[in-house]
Amino acid sequence: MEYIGLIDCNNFYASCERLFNPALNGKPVVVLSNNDGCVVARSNEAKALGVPMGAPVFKYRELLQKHQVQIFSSNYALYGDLSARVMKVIASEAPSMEVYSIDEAFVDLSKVPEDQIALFCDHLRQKIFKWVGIPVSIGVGRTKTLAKVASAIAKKYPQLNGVHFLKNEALEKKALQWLPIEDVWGIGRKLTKKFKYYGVNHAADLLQLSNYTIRKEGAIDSVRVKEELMGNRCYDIENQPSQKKSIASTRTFYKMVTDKEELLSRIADFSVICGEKLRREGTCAFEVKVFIATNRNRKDLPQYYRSAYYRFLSATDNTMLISSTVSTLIEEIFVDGYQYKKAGVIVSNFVNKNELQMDLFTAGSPLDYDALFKAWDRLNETMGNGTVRLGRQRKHLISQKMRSPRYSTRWSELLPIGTEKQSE
DNA sequence: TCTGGGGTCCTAGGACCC
DNA sequence: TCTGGGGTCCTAGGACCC
Repeated sequence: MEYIGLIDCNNFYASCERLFNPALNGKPVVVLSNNDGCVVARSNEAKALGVPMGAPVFKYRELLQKHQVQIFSSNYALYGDLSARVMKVIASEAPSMEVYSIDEAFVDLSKVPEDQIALFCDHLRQKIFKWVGIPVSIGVGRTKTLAKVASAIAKKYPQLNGVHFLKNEALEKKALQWLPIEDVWGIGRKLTKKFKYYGVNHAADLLQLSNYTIRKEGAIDSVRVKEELMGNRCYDIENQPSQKKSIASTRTFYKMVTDKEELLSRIADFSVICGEKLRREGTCAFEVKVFIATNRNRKDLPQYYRSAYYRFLSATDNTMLISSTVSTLIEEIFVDGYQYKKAGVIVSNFVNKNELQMDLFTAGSPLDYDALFKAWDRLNETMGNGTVRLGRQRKHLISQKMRSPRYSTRWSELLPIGTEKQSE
């Protein structure tokens, strides 16, 4: 039998904050989204207080204060760096792996003898904790979906010491009878509702539903989920990262925007970010799309959403071209009088930069700009973001009042240690 | 007053072709 | 005046993930 393991960092962002600030151990910790708008990560203690994932901060302020929950703005420089370290340790033990998200990785365990899998997982878990300091859970099963099930159990029951191995049918069966249908990987809110109508309350119940019924409910993906739960592999480990199909930069604004010029300047930021991401990936885009939207949660205000896109004759990673195209599109879709809350730029339809086809009609090939953007990217990298920027961009304040220091990626923010007293 | 951001895949329906 | 049927491609929107 061949097995797949899922390594999953426990409460990843909260654990990252704790790593550099051990005083937080045992205390409830939450990490907030971009504008400090809602909760995106919670320590076990915070979960126990009943703070849900995605909770809007303003609705939970009282609860957070009452229990002295430690609140942090998100610090992606720190989380990204620690994630890379965790992945490196995993790769050192399990060369055939797939980085699935910032805090999860699948590993191929087909080369590990079955009777040593539990030992292997235990060793890996300890090594990650010792080398990086992040606690993880590991689930093992015959498929990715079963590995996910196992890791949910490993997290739930501390007496398992962070590892659960579905090594026989009896354990699989027990696991599927235990796992609520809404916690199955690939079954979200809408599908849960549909399946519950058929009396499906746990993962095991899904196996009783015919493929015909599942399809009839328009849930072709769930047929695969069911197969995977039965031990039939539908998803393999993807060893190399696949090429991205789209790159986006979108934001919810701290305050609603009514002025077109202000909106244009905000959106210029997004175009610039997309350009930088494209160049980092070594790819060029044929298509750019922009959208603007009002606040959906404000039922009392008039609503508006529109998007527009443009297809280039030849693919590009030129920030200026993307930005001016986007500005033209905004002129088409902007309507005065609405309070805009969210906007974004999305580029797609990529070709590798070294496979670019030149077209005869556009003046200047993308390669003509190479030197300019190399300098642009280098300056921003070494001297700080925004050192080089478009005239249209302004300095925008994003609310991040409670961000911890970037301990591991900025010299100036290193954690001071030592026996001498810090001078003022 | 304050409700994340960045992705993927699937489907229905329109446009278009012969 | 009559006004088919089958196919493909594309896009918007929905559902899901972390």
